[in-house]
Amino acid sequence: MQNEMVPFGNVSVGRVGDAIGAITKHIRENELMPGDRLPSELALSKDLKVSRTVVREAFRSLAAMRIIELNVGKRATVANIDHGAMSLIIEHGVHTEQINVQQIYDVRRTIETRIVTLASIRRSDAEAKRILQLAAAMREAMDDPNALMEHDLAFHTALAGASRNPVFALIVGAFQGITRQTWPIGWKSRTINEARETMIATHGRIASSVAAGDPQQAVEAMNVHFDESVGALLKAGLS
Amino acid sequence: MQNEMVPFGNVSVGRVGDAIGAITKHIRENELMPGDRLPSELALSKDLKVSRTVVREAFRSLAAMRIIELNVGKRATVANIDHGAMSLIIEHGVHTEQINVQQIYDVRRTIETRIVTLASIRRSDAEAKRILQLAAAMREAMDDPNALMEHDLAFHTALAGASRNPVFALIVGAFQGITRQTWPIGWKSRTINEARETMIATHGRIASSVAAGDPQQAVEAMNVHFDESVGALLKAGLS
DNA sequence: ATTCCGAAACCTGTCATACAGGTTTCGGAA
DNA sequence: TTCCGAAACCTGTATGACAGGTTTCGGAAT
Repeated sequence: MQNEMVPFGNVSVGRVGDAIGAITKHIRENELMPGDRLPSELALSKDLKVSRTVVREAFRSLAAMRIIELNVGKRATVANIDHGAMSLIIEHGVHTEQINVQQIYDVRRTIETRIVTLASIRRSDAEAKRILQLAAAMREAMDDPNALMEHDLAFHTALAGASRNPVFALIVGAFQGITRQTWPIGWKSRTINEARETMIATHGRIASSVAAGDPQQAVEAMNVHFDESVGALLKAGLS
Repeated sequence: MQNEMVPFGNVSVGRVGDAIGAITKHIRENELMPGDRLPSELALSKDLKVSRTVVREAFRSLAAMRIIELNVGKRATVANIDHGAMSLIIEHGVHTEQINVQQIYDVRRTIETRIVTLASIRRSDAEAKRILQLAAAMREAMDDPNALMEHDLAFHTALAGASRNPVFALIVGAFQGITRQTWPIGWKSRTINEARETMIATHGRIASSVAAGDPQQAVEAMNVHFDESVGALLKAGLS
């Protein structure tokens, strides 16, 4: 008694899976772009010859992956790509011990060193300005861990954006959820003030390197950042 | 009239979003692991004081992200992490022109050069054997593009597995869906037989480098591989 | 002819109920 | 103690209903 290999995983068995496929196909064949409206639930249920229940569950599935967007009263629309679902997937992996935090940091290091290389070359002046501002904002928020964390996240998001590759931005975003849960651990483990100062300074160095258009220095600073971060988490006993 | 910022995106507004949150919370607070069973729809609908409809739509959302698994007649269970949802998200991004194929190749190159470095160091003998076998299978399938493609995908999956970091494997898997759609384009653009031969040979070099435990050579071969692949796609006019 | 407005038509979110299968449980028979 | 079958439980799908929110469209006012 073995599982069949089917598209959409188990989701595909049954009418809901078929409906998901049909809706996806509809989007592609009509080349719908983000913002474009999908047929109503009733129309689809007639087309596919299934109940509105089935169409709704298919819509929910697609909405969970942020492939479409649901709005009460309005028609469903094609959605902009978004890291929300991926963030939840990663969090689930960590909470169920299928992924550990160190592994995430290794991936982040890999991705983000490439990001700063690209950002150093491609960043617009406005992006450089924003990155520098966020680094400065981190220093100013040294006494407010929550605000500091948000600036930190925004900093890495801004770098990813400056890489001009939405896939990098997507992946960085995917780690935001779990980072929000582990960041305070790393911060608390930096008991002496010097370690905290160093962390802020490293972000400053990354920012100025990117702003200066110096990829090598940016990569080096990013590596220092990750060495510090992983060290801080290890010190806190996070496997 | 601006959108509120809420967890789960638009999904969160309304009872279904609340239910998703409650179920997720239930999984975490009870430290449920993959395979563990969740409460029945009826039980949850009573707990949360919502209709079974709402619970079902919440279940579907979580199942779409492969956080849980649905089985007819059986209770829903906590799922193993899986790239299926991420694959669909990426495909959606490409089809809606929010991501282009070159951007994906840049990310893949970044990830996979790190993967071969790790794989060269960490691969077990069994993994090395399988990687070599897949490279050999590619050569044998030179006249059957479909089989060749599947061996190619399996090859990269095997490398990712040998990195011993499930997050790398997850990301590589996330690109499989779209790769299946673009791979034939690259293959067809390799019009002269020499280009095809070269591609196979490069995979062989990657495999033997990893098997030999030579990270530098593996990285170099992987870079050659991506240079070739991107070149082939550009030649085919893929932006 | 154009603009504006409100009612009608349409749509989504949620609930209740029903029923066809598939699965688990549990007590009694062997 | 083991095994089996019926009962209890569960999920998948369909139907009907109704409370709001949204879009459409025709007529009134300009």
